[in-house]
Amino acid sequence: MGKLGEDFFTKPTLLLAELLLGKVFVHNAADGRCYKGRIVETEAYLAEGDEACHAFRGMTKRNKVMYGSPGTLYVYFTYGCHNLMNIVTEPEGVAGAVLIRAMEPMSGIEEMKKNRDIMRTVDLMNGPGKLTSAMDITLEHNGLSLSSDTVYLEEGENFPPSVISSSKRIGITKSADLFWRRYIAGNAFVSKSKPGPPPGKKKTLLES
DNA sequence: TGTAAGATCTAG
DNA sequence: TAGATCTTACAA
Repeated sequence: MGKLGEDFFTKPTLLLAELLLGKVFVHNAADGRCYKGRIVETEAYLAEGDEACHAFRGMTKRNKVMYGSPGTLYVYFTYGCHNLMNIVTEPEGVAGAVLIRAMEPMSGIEEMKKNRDIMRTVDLMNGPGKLTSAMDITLEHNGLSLSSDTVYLEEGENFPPSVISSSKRIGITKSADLFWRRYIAGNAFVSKSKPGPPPGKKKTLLES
């Protein structure tokens, strides 16, 4: 399967949030384990006009990775117990990222179950904090490039635009009205936090 | 230096 | 529905 090059990430954040669906995220861990998962849910975050974005008030020690090269991993810790994983977008100097909210496990499933200490495959990565735990993604991965051999994306099976749905983002209070969440309608591995509107209610970029 | 909030998850 | 648990940002 083809590894995605840096060119892939030089697209607008919202478009990337859709294009990332179906792509395969690969993590070759330091202990020799290899984790693979297909992305089925994303959320876009942009500094401009988006109060929910970490970079809305400018660059800080934490969010400086968001200002880096597109295709960089931005991992941060929140709620005292969860790592969340983003892929940096927009040209260098402009803050933007796509939060990976859910994935469908493809490889290393037994290791993921041990990492999460659960048995049900469908619950392994159906939430942003869950997938980092399953794939052993930590703050050590913050700032890593997706053109490295440790973490990268592979060309997966592209979903038809008709199954890509959009909704408001989840778990935030600021800029909560933006329809910047993208997910695969009906996919069992999408997070269950809140049901979105029926598919097709809002046009996605790929449809229009 | 202290404090409050937070892009979450799980158990009860 | 609340508690876990810790980093960051901001105010004093």
